[in-house]
Amino acid sequence: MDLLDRDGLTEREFMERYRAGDYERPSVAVDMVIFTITDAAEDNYRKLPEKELRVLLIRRGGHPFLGKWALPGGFVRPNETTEQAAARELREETGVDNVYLEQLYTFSDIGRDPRTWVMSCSYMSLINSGQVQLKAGDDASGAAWFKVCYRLLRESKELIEGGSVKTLQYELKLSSDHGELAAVVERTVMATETSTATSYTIVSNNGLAFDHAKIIAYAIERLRGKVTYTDIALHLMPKLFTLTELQQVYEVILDKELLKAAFRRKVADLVTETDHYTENAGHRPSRLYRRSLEAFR
Amino acid sequence: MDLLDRDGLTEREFMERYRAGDYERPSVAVDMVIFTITDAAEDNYRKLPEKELRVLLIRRGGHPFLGKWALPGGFVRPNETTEQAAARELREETGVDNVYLEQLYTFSDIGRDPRTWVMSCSYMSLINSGQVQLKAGDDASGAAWFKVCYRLLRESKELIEGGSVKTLQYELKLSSDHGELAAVVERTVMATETSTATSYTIVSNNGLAFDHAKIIAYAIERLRGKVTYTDIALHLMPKLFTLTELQQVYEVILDKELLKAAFRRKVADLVTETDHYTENAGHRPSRLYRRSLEAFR
DNA sequence: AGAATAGTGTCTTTTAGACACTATAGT
DNA sequence: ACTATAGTGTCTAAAAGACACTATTCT
Repeated sequence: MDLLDRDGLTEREFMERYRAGDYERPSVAVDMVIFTITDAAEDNYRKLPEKELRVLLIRRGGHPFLGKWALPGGFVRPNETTEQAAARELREETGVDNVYLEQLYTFSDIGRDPRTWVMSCSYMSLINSGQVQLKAGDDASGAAWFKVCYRLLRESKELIEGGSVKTLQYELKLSSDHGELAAVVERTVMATETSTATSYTIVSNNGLAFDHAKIIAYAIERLRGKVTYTDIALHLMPKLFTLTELQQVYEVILDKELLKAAFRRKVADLVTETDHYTENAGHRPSRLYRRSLEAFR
Repeated sequence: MDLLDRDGLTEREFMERYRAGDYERPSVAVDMVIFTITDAAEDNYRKLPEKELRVLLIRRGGHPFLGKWALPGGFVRPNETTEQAAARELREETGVDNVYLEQLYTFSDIGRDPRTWVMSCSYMSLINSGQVQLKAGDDASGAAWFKVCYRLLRESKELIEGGSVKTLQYELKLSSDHGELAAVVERTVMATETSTATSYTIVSNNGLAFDHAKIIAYAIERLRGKVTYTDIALHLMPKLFTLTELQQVYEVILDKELLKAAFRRKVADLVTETDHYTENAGHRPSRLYRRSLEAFR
């Protein structure tokens, strides 16, 4: 039984006559916040190297933002979902496949791309440094892994008529062999009787293209938020790792020291012990673990 | 100092010559999952009415999905952000403004709209039933508030080579004077050595348009997730409410009974007591509270 | 009086935080 | 022997869960 619309058309007839409206459409890009963990250089053979959280950036070779650093990404193509576009960009940029990938947020501020109307559907990906051949110094492609520091700069709260405004300013510092980039991103939470609205603004920006400081800040906050109640951090680890290494990764993400005993209790369900141990460290060997596939959440 | 690109152009020159490529672009729509709370009918004058979680749906008056129920929404217009489009749709649909609004997820499956390439940037909005004149029976506009039931149907876990697959099937039941809609939505979590990927599929669908069953399911899960660690539920409450009412709202969202004493300890920081009390109930009066603007988290 | 809800006290269990102690390969 | 990390035991503090008891208004 075919339903007829107000013009007396069946669905098939309607579809045959349908012409996509010629109103303006936005371009939709995916922008990828790709995180990995690297070891800092360590001279003392006994000491463990510190872990660093790094994000992949690409130096822009053309206008706009020529010479600035941008997140890898590209336009979503017809007959492709945003997830597929994200996976494709990831493969093109880093050669990796089958890794952790999560949609973050769709940014659509007017003028965020000076060329034309572009929305950015952003994704976060977590890869372990063993998977990708670190093309850190790969100057040809203009890609580099930047060390991430993200820290609260200023916090303030103001009571306005009928509500309150909380302002949090975070400093984002990104550093690599190619120099240092810095930005200040502000998160504003406005609460009134009936609503609560959170918005992000870029207060200052030195070296990052587009609104990518905002996207990176958003990704770090998502990562920090999820680290404590999911096994998300385990996607940053190689196949085998020690609990101390895992703890270091939690600490560098959260920018906070954790207590060993409590940490081990907490991650016990997320990992599976193996019979392998580290060797040739200047101290007692450490048992190696792998990510548990049984338990997650 | 003007940087020159590989064609020797300054940024200004580049922009003047820039022509938006004529590759195909998607339409971007916002779809709104608007929740509110209503009271069920109660005959016993002493008993408190049960709370119900409701979502606003619109009956489609044209193809495709003629006669099916869809989320309110519309296309994002040029010179408008998705947030602004969401707020505009909300105002047009319900007349309310300045309410809780949160971006959920951008759905981009191929063929999700049979007409043309349309991505849906979905938003969740929470309004208290006092704010909007419940147009429940408003047949002219074809809008109705559907009572929401969302319940785990089946859970299974399978070990595959190199990983595991967890499948969760949820039943979504929506009911109103206009009848009952039902869908089964499946959440699949596939975990391998290096990745974890979550995907949603509509297993069966009776009465809902497009992929809106998936969007509603996603919204309910977001709401359930946030209810326990934020003050999000308070946006569903009127200005003044009792703690029992608030507990009922938590319970209907979580589909789970809570213990009174523990609940009151937990929400203590989220509410501020007033000097008002309920009157003319068939039992002891209850103190009225309002949402605290000081504390949120 | 009795029904139904309001509100609080307290005991138990679980979880998180703090810290100290023992263990061990490698130079 | 000594260094730096590995790994565990245990005490304390805080949070969550469980349940019982008293309080109060309206019909």
